[in-house]
Amino acid sequence: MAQSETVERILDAAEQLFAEKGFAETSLRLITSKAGVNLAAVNYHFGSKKALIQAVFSRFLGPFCASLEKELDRRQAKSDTQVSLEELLELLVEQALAVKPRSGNDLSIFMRLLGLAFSQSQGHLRKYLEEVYGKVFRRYMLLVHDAAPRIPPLELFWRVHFMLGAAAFSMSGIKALRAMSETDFGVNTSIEQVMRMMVPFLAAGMRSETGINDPALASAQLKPRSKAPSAAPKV
Amino acid sequence: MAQSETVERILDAAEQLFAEKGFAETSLRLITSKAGVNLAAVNYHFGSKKALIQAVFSRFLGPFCASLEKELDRRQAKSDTQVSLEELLELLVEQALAVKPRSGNDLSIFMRLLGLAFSQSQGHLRKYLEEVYGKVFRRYMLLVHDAAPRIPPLELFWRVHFMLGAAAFSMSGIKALRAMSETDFGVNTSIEQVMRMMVPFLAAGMRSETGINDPALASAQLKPRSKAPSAAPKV
DNA sequence: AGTGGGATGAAACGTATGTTTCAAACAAGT
DNA sequence: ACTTGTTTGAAACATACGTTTCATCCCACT
Repeated sequence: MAQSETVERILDAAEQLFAEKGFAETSLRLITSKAGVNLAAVNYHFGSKKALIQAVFSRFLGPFCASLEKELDRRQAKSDTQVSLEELLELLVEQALAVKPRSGNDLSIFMRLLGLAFSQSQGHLRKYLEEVYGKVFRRYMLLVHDAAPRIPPLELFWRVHFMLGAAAFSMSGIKALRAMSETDFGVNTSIEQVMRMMVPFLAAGMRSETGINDPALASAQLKPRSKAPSAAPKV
Repeated sequence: MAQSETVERILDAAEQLFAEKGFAETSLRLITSKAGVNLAAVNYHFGSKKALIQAVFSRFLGPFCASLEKELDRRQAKSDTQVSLEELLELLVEQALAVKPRSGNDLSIFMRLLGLAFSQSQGHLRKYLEEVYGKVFRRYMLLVHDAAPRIPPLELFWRVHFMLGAAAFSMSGIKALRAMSETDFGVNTSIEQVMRMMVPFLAAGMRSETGINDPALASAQLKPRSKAPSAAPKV
């Protein structure tokens, strides 16, 4: 049986177009024509547009989570000393930079898709990502919690999303932003430089004094998960 | 001429549905049926769906920017002492909380729309907002620069976008995030509480030590704008 | 060489969308 | 009361979408 490259070409085109225009605004016809394949190929290989969207995410989130988890194993095995916040952040940066095997697939697409996954109201995507990648995310969250034990858990929850937002937003618009900074400052900032600027910014925010003055919020604790592991922070 | 309430009802319904589902995912038929008006009313009163989207933004962003500008005037007139970063951030929060005149219009809708304005790739919206509200934004940016003079201009540029990202991202997904925090922590976080959590986080990030180690980047200065004031941070 | 099953291509289907049309209803001015 | 201009209502229009169909092609296997 001929293992066709059609699947890959569809994924490549879809990934790029989704990142560029969003999910609802990207039609299958646009994807297939950019990929140079027949319109029916999407439904043949993936079943539906929804499934295609999920496949796009799996293709980059799978390796990313796998390599992240491996790295977490490695660090926890080596020494049981706590990992610092900066280390945890750098870890994400390293993993993100490492998982960049395909050509023409720069980091900005990766981040822009992540941002879309949260902001677009595609319910199925949320559930899918939660089911498949929630575990790794929660493990990472625990490490963050250990690295910043003074912060109330609820606030930590929100701060992680502030971090995600800063990253996803900056990276999703990074093309335009880099052009802007180039014309305004005369120097070209690389993606990696931007990410390295982000680390101290986020770490400092993470360490800042609490903004909670409601004692009920300050004392809220993570509830033990009941039976179905359904609703949880996702990536 | 009978000043109809049709326009208002359409705007109310559209605002709510846009915030809930996004722009592309909300059809005119859904809007008009929720508003209890005829389908043709949208094109009659607004001209097109795009124009309706812009009208929805103008209705809340107009008062917001106006009141923000007035407040900036007030503070700059009262004393020429520099405003602190926290004050600048709190200012935004106060204005957002203040502009809430209509009933059934809670802050989450307001913020979610703002988040969508950034994350959705509606090109026309970006341009529209830039043209109409860009001036206020740039004025605000200058104040931020004065409040954090130690930061290299280029890094400040990026940090402002980190801030924007954290805010826009968190707010654009705030509904789902709140639900998540509710099931995980058993308490309901209000939008205002989230915003107040964001202030110290962002302020600390803004004040953190530089992440730039390239001297060329650290010394980059803002070039004077030439002729056309085209590329600039946008609202 | 022949055959069978997975992959492709061209076309159609059914549905939903934004927009337009045009007649009817309405309000206000004289 | 009649006219005028604005607003509504119901229907149609044109288009775009996701999906399905089916004939055709291609390659591996006997």
